[in-house]
Amino acid sequence: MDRGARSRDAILDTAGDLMARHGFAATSISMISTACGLPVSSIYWHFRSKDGIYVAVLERARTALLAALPPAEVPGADVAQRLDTFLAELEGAFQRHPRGVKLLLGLGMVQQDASTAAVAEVRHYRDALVDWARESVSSVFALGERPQVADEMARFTLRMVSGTAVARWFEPQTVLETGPLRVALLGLAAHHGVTVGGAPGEGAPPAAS
Amino acid sequence: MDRGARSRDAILDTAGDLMARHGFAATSISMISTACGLPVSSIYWHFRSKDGIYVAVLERARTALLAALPPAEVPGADVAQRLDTFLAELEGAFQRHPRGVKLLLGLGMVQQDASTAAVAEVRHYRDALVDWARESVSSVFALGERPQVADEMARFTLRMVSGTAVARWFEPQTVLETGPLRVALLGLAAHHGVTVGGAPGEGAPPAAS
DNA sequence: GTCTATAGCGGGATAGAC
DNA sequence: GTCTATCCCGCTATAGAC
Repeated sequence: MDRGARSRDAILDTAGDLMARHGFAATSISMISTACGLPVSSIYWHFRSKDGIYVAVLERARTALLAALPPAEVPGADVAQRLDTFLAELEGAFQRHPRGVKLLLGLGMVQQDASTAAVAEVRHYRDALVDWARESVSSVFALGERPQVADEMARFTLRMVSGTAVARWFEPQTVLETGPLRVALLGLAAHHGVTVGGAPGEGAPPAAS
Repeated sequence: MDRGARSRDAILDTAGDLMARHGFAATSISMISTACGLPVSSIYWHFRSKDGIYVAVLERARTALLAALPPAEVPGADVAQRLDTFLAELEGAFQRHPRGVKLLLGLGMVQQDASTAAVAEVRHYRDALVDWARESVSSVFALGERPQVADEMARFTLRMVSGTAVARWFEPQTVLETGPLRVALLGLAAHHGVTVGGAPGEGAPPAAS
């Protein structure tokens, strides 16, 4: 890797870190310059504007987070097994990529000010997560025939994750509580009359209402 | 009300609106001045600094939101009735006070930059919400004897609400989905062996695991 | 690709008349 | 309490040597 590419990476690393901590507007080019040791003009040479950095940071966070997420085709013989696998990997990704989600949330908030390209990238990021969640949930609960149920449960899961990400910026040691989430998802599946096979401890699915 | 107080209110209204939309850092004094029609120096006369505005805006949002929330002592003969009441009022408050939560979230994010007073006010705001949630959930499910269960369910509820608030800034028409939340909370209660009385459609509570 | 230097503007904040 | 005018600084962005 040549020096240019290494510099580019260094800038993106620092910028991503600072923006996740302070937000986009509160992060200045000179902060980034000081923190990564490269002059302001180099930053402008690599990315044409502050918005350019924003877009590149988002794109990189998205790629990294999606690569770290478990595959949407969750392996496992029955629902209980697949659900446990899914939740464990979700928790792991949440733990190992604190910046990924916070960048999306923090930067997603300032959509009103951002450029068209940046807004597009934020939506791209968010849509990728939504798709992934829907496919994963659908795979875990075998919901190929019930897309609306899959949608509802995916939304539910993602909102829980976002909410926990929010809680984490008040209390950094916050973890994703997979226990209650597991109970809730099984409850939702049962409520919709989805067959849960031998899932222990949740009783038989009652009639859907 | 004299003119001074009215001006103060007008400034706070505009500042709160702008800050909820753009975030703290991206909201400038001159933006506020232009939007509310009062000169910059009046703003500085009422609030000594930009941070002063921040604190006042947060304090006001907290007061307004807490006043709008249903009382923590939820009325109702049985769990199902109290839960329905609780969820309906929660949804209503969520719908009617979009700024309250977003201010807390958006401003809470920039804690690192903010003054001591502002950070204190953010935590105060957040703690008030946590307390309210815990007491409400405890009242709905009669959890006086099981504080840990109440804590878990309150955290769960709040995270769902925060997550939905996040979703709303991507898609403004987003509403709090009380249906799935209801199922999830009943499932959690059952999982902890909490007596749910005549709650319809959820089956008998299985043995706690 | 990286450096120094600087333009040009808008930010937060203040002075002092009224 | 509200106004006009202004200070000073840091911001985004560029120019041009190397």
